Amino acid sequence: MPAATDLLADLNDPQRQAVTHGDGPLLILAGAGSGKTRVITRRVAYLLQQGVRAGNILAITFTNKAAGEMRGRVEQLVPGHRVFISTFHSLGARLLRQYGDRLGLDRHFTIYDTEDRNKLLRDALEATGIDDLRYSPERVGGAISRAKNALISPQDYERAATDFFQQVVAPVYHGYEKRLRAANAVDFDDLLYLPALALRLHADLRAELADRFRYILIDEYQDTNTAQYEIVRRLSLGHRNLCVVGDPDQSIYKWRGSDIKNILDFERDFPDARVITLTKNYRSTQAILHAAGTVIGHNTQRKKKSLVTDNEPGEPVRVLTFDNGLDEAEGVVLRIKEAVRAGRFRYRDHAVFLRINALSRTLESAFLRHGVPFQIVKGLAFFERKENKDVLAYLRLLVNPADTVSFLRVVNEPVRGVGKASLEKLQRFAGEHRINLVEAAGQVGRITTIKGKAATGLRDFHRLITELRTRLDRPPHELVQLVLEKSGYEAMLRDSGQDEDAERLANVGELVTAARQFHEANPDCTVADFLEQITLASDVDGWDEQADHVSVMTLHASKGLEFPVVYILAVEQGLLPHERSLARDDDVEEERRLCFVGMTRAMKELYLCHARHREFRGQLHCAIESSFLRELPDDGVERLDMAADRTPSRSAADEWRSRTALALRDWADTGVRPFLPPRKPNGTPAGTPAGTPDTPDSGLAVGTLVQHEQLGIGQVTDLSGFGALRRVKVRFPGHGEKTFIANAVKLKVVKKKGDG
DNA sequence: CTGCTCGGCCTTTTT
DNA sequence: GGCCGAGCAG
Repeated sequence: MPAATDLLADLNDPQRQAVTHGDGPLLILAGAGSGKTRVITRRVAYLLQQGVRAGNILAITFTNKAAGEMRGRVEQLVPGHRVFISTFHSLGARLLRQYGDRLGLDRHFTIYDTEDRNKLLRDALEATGIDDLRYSPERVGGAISRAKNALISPQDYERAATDFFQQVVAPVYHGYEKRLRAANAVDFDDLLYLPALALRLHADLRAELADRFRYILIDEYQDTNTAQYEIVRRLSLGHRNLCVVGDPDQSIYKWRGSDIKNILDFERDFPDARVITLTKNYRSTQAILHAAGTVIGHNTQRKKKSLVTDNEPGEPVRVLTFDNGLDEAEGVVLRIKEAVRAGRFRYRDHAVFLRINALSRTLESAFLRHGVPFQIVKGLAFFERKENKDVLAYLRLLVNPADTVSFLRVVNEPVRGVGKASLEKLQRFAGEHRINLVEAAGQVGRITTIKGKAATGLRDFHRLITELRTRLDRPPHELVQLVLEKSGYEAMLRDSGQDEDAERLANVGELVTAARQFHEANPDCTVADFLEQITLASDVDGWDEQADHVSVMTLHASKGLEFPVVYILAVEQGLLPHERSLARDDDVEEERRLCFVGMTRAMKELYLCHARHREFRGQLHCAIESSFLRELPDDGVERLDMAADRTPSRSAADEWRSRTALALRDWADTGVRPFLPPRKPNGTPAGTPAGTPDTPDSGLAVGTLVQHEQLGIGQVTDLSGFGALRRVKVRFPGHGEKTFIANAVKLKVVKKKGDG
C-alpha cells in the first residue's frame, strides 16, 4: 500500500481535496481533460488506504473498457484489491442474477438487445391488432424505453396516457412485458428499471445492498437517467457516501433518457454536499481549449465556467473545407499519411470522429486505397453479423429454452422445412399448454395440423437442443464448436459453394476463437457469461488502442478518450447539428456539447472538416458548414479551402464533378435528379460542363480483370448507376469485395472477360 | 406449405 | 445500403 503522499504528490489542490474528502456527499465538476479519471482512481485507492474494505466500494463507469482500465490502475496502486467496478448495466445484470429470485425472475434470463426487442414488439403489435406504419417497433420501442428509463410501469403508463399515441402504446407495452417475461428475458432498460424498482419496493434488499456498498463513486454523472438516479439514491440513502463526477458541458445522452438535472440538482438533493470544481486542463493546447470554449459558450442553459491550461499555445485549430465527401475522406487520409511519413506523429496518434456511423464507409475506402491502417471502433460489428448472431442464438436457447426470439431465429437455420405457418401453430400450441417452444417442438406429435417435413424438422430440432443442453457445462468455445457441428450450420456454409458463405464460415470460425479467448481470460466463466459480455459490450470495448492504426469512431464513442490529433468530419448543418435536433433549441445545445466533447479530445492538433457537397442516402446534396464553425473565434483558428487550391485540371474529384454535370444532362428527362453543382470552383456557372466533354469507354464489364494500386488485381463483379453515380464492385483475393465510384477510382483493365 | 427473389421503405447518436 | 414483406415457383 503506497503512502498517502505518493497518492497525492502529483495532484493539484482541488484534485487533492477531492481525493481526500472524507465521508458524506461529494460533487466533482470536472471539466474536459482536468484529470477526472485520475481523481476517481486515486480516491478509490485513498479510501482503501484509509481502511475502507474493498468489498464496500462500488465504482460505476460508463463503459466496460473504462471499468477494466480503472480496475487495472487501482490494482497498480493497491495490488490485490477487490473493488466492484462496473457499468450501470453490468451492475444491473449482476444484481438481477443474484437477487432475481426475490423478484420472480429466473437466474438464466436472456438479455435482449434492440433487435430482439423489436422482434418481440412486432409480435405484440400484431397481437394488439395494430397494423400501422406510424407505430413501428422502433417508435413504440423508443416510447417504452423512455418510459422504463423514467421508471414508468405499464400500469402507470396506461393511467397517464393522455395523447393518442400513448393510448395506442399502452396495451403494446403490457403485451411486450408479458412476452418478455414469458421468454424469461429482460431488455437493456430492464437492467436499470428492475433493480431500481426492487430497491424502491424491497426495503430489506435496499438495506442489504446499501450496507454492502458503503462508498459509491459514479463517473459521467451528467449522463445518468432517472432509473440510474434512483439506484444511486437508494443505495446511498443511509451512509450518504456518494461521490459523483461529471461535466454538464459533456452531457450527450438526453435522447436515451439521461437527465442533466441529476447533476445540476445534486446540491439540492444533498444540501450538505461538498462541491469541488476542476478547471485546470492538462490535455489540450491553448488554441484547442480556446476554440472549444468559445463554441460551448454559445449554450445558454449552462453554468458558466472556463478551462485554463499551462500548456503551450500550439498550432491553430484548422477548419478544412473540401468540395465533397470523397475529397474530404481522401484529404484527411492523405494528411494523416503525410504526418506519419514526416515523423510528426504515429498512426495511433490520430482519431477521426463522425456524427453518424453511415459516414464511415467513404472513409473506409479511402483508408484502404492509401494503405493506411485504421480501425472503425464499433465493438459489436463482428457479433452483429448474421452468421454469428445465429450461432449466438443457439447458445442463448441452450441457456434459456424459453427464449422465443432465439428459437424463432434458428429453428429453421439451417433449413429444416419449418415454415411460418407451422411456427404459428406451434406457438399457439405452446401458448395454450403454457410450455416453451422447445418443449412444444418435442410434443409436435400432438399437434395434428403439423405434418411431414415440418413435423420431422421440429422433432429433430428438439432432439438437437435437448442433446446440446446436456453439454452446457462445457467451456464456451467447445459449445460453439458443438453447435456448429451438430446443428448442421457449419456443413451448410461449407457445402453451399457461395463465396459469401465461405466468408461466413471463416467468421463463425473466428467466433470459436473469440469464445476460446474469453475462456482463457476468464476460466471460471460459463457460456452464459460469454453471452452477457457480448450483449453488454459497448463500441469502445472492442477498441484496440495498442495497435498502430488510426481510430475512427462516432463522437458519442469518443467520450472519455484523448488523442494527439483529432479530425472531426462533416461538421455541416444537418449532420452536426443533426437535422433531427434543429427543431428544438435544447436539442441543438446537446449537439453543441457533442461538438465540444469531440473538440476537447484533441491534445495537440484539431481539424474540423466539412464539404460543400455530400452524397447521402444515395443522393447528392449541397452542404453548408455547421453553425458551430461560425461560432469559432478568429484568433487561433485557421481556415483552409482545400477545394480552391487544387489544380483545376485533373484531380479525381474534379473529374467526378464534371461528369456529374454530364450525367445530369444525359439523364435530365429520366426523372433521376443527380446533384447539380451550384458553381464550379473556377466560377463557371452551374450546369455548364467545363471538364472533358466526353468520357471514353472505361472498358469495364462484369468479369473484367482490373488492377488497383493498393489492392492489386481483382475481378469486376457488378456495375450499377450512371454517370457520376456509376459504381463498380470488384472482388480482390484476400480483401473481399469493394465498391468504388467508377469515375473516382483508378482501375487499369488487365484482361477483358473472354479474352484468350 | 416452404423458400427464394425482388422491390419498396427507412436510415442519429447506444447499453 | 439493409431489412421486411409480397409474390411466385417448386
